[in-house]
Amino acid sequence: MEQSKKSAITRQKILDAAETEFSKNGLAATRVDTIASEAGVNKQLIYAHFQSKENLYAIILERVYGRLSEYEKILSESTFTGIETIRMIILEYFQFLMENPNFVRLMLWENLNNAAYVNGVRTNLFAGAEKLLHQGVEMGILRSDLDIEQTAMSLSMFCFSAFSNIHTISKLLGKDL
Amino acid sequence: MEQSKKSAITRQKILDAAETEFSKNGLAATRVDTIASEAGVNKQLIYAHFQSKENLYAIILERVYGRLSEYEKILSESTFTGIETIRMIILEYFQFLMENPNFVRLMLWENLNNAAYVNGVRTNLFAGAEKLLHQGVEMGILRSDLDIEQTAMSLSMFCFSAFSNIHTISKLLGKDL
DNA sequence: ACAAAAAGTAACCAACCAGTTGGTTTTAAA
DNA sequence: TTTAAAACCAACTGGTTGGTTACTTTTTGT
Repeated sequence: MEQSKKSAITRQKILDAAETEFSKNGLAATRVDTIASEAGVNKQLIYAHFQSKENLYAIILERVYGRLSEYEKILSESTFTGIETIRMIILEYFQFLMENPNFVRLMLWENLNNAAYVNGVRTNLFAGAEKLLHQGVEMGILRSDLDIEQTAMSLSMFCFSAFSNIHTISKLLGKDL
Repeated sequence: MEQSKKSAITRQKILDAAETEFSKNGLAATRVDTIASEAGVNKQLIYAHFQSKENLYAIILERVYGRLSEYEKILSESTFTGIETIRMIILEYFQFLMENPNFVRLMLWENLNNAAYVNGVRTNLFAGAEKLLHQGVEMGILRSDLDIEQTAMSLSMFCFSAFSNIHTISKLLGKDL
């Protein structure tokens, strides 16, 4: 195999292993040696490709947050046609969160670290949701005194929270969710 | 001052510093030396009093989770008198979470660590909420087909989520919440 | 006053870990 | 086939960290 292709594969293996490890343990508790051995790659290659652990972490964050863009596209391309539109965007968001557990965990880690590395990552997630709600109000289907920003945030928080605290809640309840 | 009292004060200083540090950084990233210097106490005293970092962490968890008991008491001593009862228990829970940021953060850390140390900590938080919802249904004020367990969980999750992801959400929105 | 016990401390240790070094092997072009 | 560049690797380094040890000081019962 040619070098550049091999190198790209190595890079990919490192990224995959790093995503798993950072999601599992967070930045502080993740070991570079573990990423290396999980990726089946020498540790030095991690530094050759990504300079530092923190830089690798930042790249992983961008990569995982970037997966939102597909969902954002759905939002921005939708038009409000009735209450079923709200149901649809919630369902889509639920599905996104279910299919991307690493996104949920990395967001939680980031939150506990005061979102230190989220800088630079931007989304038009809320913009899309707010646009749809706006249309709903103008069509007279949603209440005119609706606080759109509040509602968009509540919706997103509610979906997210369904995935974010399953462990503690299930332990506290003594039930398996 | 007598020994036992001095010792008790030292113990307290360690516990206070440990709670701050563990809430701030989680178990893995918290340094025993930092706890010691924050408490103004020699590191060895931490080991004399608490044997190990992990044991100290478990004790802090119990201590902080234990603060829920006052809120649980409010729930268990309440009787459903109408929709304002629901409003009251939500308000009380909000207030509890607002006054106990360490509780929120420790719960989040625990969740990300698969709630490894919550074992043994039990609450009758949900039992209390479910009791009240039950009364509401029997009084005919709440819908009879209400899924009580679901509702109790949704309520608690919603309150909790308002406090749990402020950092990431505010960064993603570009707004200060 | 005095001995035993408990409180407190500084210096140390072994394990760990992010990052480096100095080198060998593989690839691609001339 | 030679050569330069890139891929790859084992071993090391320097700083950190959880935990220990050997010692001094303070308190308490007699």
